[in-house]
Amino acid sequence: MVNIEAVELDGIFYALADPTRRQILKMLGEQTRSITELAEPFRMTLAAVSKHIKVLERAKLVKRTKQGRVHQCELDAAPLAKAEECIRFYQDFWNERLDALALYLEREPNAGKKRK
Amino acid sequence: MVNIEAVELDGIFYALADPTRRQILKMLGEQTRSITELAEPFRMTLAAVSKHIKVLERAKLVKRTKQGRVHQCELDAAPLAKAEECIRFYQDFWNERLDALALYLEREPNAGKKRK
DNA sequence: CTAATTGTCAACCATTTGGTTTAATATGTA
DNA sequence: TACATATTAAACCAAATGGTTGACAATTAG
Repeated sequence: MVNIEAVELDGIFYALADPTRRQILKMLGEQTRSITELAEPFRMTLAAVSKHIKVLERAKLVKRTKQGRVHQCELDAAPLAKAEECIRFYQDFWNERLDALALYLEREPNAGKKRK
Repeated sequence: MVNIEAVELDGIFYALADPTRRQILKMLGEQTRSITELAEPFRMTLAAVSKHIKVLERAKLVKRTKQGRVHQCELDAAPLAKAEECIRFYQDFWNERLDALALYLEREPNAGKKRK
């Protein structure tokens, strides 16, 4: 029994865990670009960038459309909503715990102090 | 010239890209737990879970305090703010682009149609 | 003191990753 | 046709990843 949602998150977070891929996303935020254009700022081969883009495609963060021999890449930020939701989940739980702790300390003024 | 901020993001997203580690974070959202307690739900050795926890510590998402022989782990969701901010960045740019496109299509009603 | 418990460490292993190089495919241009 | 351009594919490589096992250290319990 594998969690589909989880597998998606794996791919999205994995895609985001690399600075090259994050920069590619940034570039695509401005405008659609070809593979060669995307590769231009990096000190690595086109083939390497091509692989990075495939990772982003697997995570569904990038959509590709072929126009003749050039592949135009487009950002699709929609899947990021899942990642954000996931992160929020941890933050929310964490904040609740902190609130509960603060309340506890307020009611038991000596709770945090060391015993003699 | 390495970007410090970027290195942090690498670690955070990398930590989040594994379902075991995400589940550990979830467990720690509820309450502080020991390594053994954290390992209990998983079908892997304690040593493996121990490694996962170290990854979370490197990303500063988990803080450890030793009480006798048991290591209590605590969630620190604060660094997640950076990850969220990063994600929001892509989303914002993306939304702007979509808005611009919508505006363009509104002004040029024939823009999207094929030429004869 | 002797067990048992909690956890890490080091060595090992198969697989994946991020990169390279070289060749191949597909499309456009002279 | 021949050549250049845009991109992928395949083979390869070193390093990192996710897991195991067995030995070790530290703490607690009997």
